[in-house]
Amino acid sequence: MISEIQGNIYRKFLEKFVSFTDEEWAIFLPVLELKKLKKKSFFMEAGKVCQEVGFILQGTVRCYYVKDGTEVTTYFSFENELISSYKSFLTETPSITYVEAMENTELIVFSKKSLQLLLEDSRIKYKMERFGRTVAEYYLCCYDDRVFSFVTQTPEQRYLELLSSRSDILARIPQHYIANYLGITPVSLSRIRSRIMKPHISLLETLQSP
Amino acid sequence: MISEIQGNIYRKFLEKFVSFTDEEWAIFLPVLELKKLKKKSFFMEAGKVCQEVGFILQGTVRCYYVKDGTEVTTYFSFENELISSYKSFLTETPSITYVEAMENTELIVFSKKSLQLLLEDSRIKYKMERFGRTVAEYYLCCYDDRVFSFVTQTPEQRYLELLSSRSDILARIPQHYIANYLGITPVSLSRIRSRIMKPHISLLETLQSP
DNA sequence: CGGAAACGTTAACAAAAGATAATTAATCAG
DNA sequence: CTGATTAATTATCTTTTGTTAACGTTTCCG
Repeated sequence: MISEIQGNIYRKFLEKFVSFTDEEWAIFLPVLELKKLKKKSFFMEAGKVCQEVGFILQGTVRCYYVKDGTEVTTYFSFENELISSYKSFLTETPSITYVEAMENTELIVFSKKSLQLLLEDSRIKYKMERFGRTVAEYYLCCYDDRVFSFVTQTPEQRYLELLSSRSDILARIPQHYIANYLGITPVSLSRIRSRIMKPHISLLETLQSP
Repeated sequence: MISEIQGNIYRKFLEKFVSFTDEEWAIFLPVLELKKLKKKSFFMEAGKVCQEVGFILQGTVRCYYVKDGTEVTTYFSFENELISSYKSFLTETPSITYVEAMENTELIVFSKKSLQLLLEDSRIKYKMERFGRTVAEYYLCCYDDRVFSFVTQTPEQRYLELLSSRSDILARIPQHYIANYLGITPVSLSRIRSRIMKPHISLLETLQSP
């Protein structure tokens, strides 16, 4: 059960994708649940089939994959963003990624079961299809950008672009996770950063030299 | 106007995503058009807004981006696959990629305008939403895999995986396009290939040596 | 508060990738 | 068929990245 305030935040967010009428919202709202995750607890674990899509009211979440015993972070999400192990959720196959709260996190979740019920509820099925379509299209475009950056840019260029487009991410996320996200090692990202800084320092030195 | 045979091929393909009733198909079919592309001609050019989604009846198509005057291939598609500049099509923004026929290609196209009309046609709108949703979900999963491979694998591992999962691609596509697709240079791919081959050769040498 | 763990930086070396160019192989068009 | 493009390989050199390890810093937790 979620509060009216929480529901309204979610409803406003969903406007980006689809508008629910009051009647539709009255059907949709009751299937939503509030979920609280303590820092470092899981929204989703590898090997399980993801049954939910979450909407982050508060907190930060990261997706990662365990490769040879070490974690490789693939994504992060913040307040007012959806989170899921999409492929697992959509295809009902075991997830290969973990989804973990990086801080105490509050989510509105809506389950696969609820989605399936609503997709068969004649009062709202059309709107749910549209909802699913627009959300999937949105994430498709996000993925498209990301693939494009891997194919056409160097790690340094990807970092600079992240720096200019999502400095909020850089500010809140440990650097070694960023490195994973960019497809490089933490050591390499550290070098990229010092490479980028160098020109500024030498400029300062020039100004200071006699 | 497309033939019944062509329409049935498309209809069967679309079953992967959604089943049309005969009545629905009777509405859908007339909006489809046949398009023939000569080798090296464009399905889509950078700078334009993509107005169509194509289904390849015959031929091969590649997506590429022009960076500093050179082409960088990002994707290819074959018979029985959909093709579009998805982000441009979905967001109605200018495409940054070209989509070009690699051989003489025959497509069934369906236009944004037709889609919009059918999305407002009460007889079929529900099915069209579902169609859009399932197609977007499908491609979302494809992109998810591709991003995952960039984050967690080396170029060599990506090549080996492509080799085992899509050898049809490797057989039909010039190698320097494959290199682009993997996010590396053609020279680098050539080295990866020789690296992979080496062990076999030295095995042969071992067998031949006295 | 203090020890342990986690982070970011730096260094040293090995491995791989990019850039360029030369050579060979394959393909295409006349 | 053949000359001309285009593609793929190989070589050389430079740059970047990966790997491992050391070091100082910060953060966390008992």
